Amino acid sequence: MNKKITGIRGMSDLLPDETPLWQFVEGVLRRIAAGYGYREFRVPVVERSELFKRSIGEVTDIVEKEMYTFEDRNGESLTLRPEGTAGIVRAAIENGLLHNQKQKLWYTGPMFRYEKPQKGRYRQFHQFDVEVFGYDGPDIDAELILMTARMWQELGIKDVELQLNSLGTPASRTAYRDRLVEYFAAHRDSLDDENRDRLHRNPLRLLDSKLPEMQPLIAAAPQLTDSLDTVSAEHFAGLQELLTAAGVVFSLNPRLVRGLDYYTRTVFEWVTDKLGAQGAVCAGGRYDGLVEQLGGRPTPAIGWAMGLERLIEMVKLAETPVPAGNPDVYLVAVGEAAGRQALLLAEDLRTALPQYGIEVNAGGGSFKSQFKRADKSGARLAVILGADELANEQAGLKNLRHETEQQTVAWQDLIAAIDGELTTD
RNA sequence: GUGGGUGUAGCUCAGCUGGUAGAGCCCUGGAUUGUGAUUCCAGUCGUCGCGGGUUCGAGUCCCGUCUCCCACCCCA
Repeated sequence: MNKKITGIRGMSDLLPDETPLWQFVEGVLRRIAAGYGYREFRVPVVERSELFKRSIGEVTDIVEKEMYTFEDRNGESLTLRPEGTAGIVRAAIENGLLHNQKQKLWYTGPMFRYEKPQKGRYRQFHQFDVEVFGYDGPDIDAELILMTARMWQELGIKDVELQLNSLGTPASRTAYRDRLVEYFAAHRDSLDDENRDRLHRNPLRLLDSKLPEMQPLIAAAPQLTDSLDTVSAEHFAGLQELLTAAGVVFSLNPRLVRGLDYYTRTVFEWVTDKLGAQGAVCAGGRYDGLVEQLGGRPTPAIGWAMGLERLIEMVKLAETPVPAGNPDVYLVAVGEAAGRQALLLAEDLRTALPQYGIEVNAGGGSFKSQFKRADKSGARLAVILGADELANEQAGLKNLRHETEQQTVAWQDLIAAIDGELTTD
């Protein structure tokens, strides 16, 4: 035997036993997004490296040490997308979707970050994202959050909590940044090397530090909310009012700053304590300056992203019932002639009853072994074809989930009999 | 990148102080000459993560390396 080739670290295979759960979750998200009037957008997983540097920010961890960046055969620097927003903004500008238009969009797919794998954190992971362009008021901020709340409800997820903050405009954010640098610089001695480094590179991130000895310092730091400009403050108040009216419970977290540079004004996170150290299940916010920064006209924008792996874990914990994806009918056919006939019969059944899944036994086997497979397939009904049935142009019909007596049905009556049995079931 | 744990059959795991591997599940066949999910019987499945070292002898001890898990960091 040759040496095994293994998969890539942090990139997992999704086995057939797990895909029904994924399909269920993705289906709920798609349906709800479409129901709110959002349309799907699909863009490539590879973009020019420059795109992410300019949008996410040069000094963020993502850009500095987590990107899968490589040169293609032309010597161009390309990067596997570490997040989705940048590519969507690029493509929306490039295709004219933002030219005197508003857009409500969603998309889903794999993202790539070179991190050390951990619970809820992988090198290839999947997101479901929503992005909105051209809406300035807090009503759309509220709608985005209401949409996520509905998603939790339909997925059966309970242990999540909404945290809100406002980062203000770029100008008020810069003003706050300066105050913060001043404050922490005065306490320089109590910072470790890493945080001292951050002080100049990305001071807002200091507020996120989990170091226990940092906590008193952070608690006493100037609050971003106090530096907020009036327009942002009004917007933020408007959002809170709408959420309260809609019955959405939230808490204000003045230290919620987000790790990507492009966020402005509203930011929010749905967090949980059920997933180990990775608490954010869904996060997002406004990025009013990004479109312009990437070469488009000034356009207000807001979006959020859900981590599907984390979402799936939450759905598992909630034990939400998931449709199994079994066939409804399993054709048992013993003998070569019966096997041939079963294949044809099954095609007729599929044409007449497209709403049902119909699996035909393949690979032969005794009645006993074929019934075992029928049971394992999860089918509710077995259609039986042996030499006797073949000779009489009949089939046996057995309900595998109830103790009812097996029927014998003529081929021309089979469609009606199966339909009857499955609908009364 | 740093730290802790881990790796034995397809899966879940046992294997005491070194003497060339075992259980349950799964799968296959049978008990029942054409009927599953229960029961009973039988059978298949392993370069013991990989490489090196110590030893007469290594799944077991030592070193290296990789995987997976968890935490730091960071984030969805």
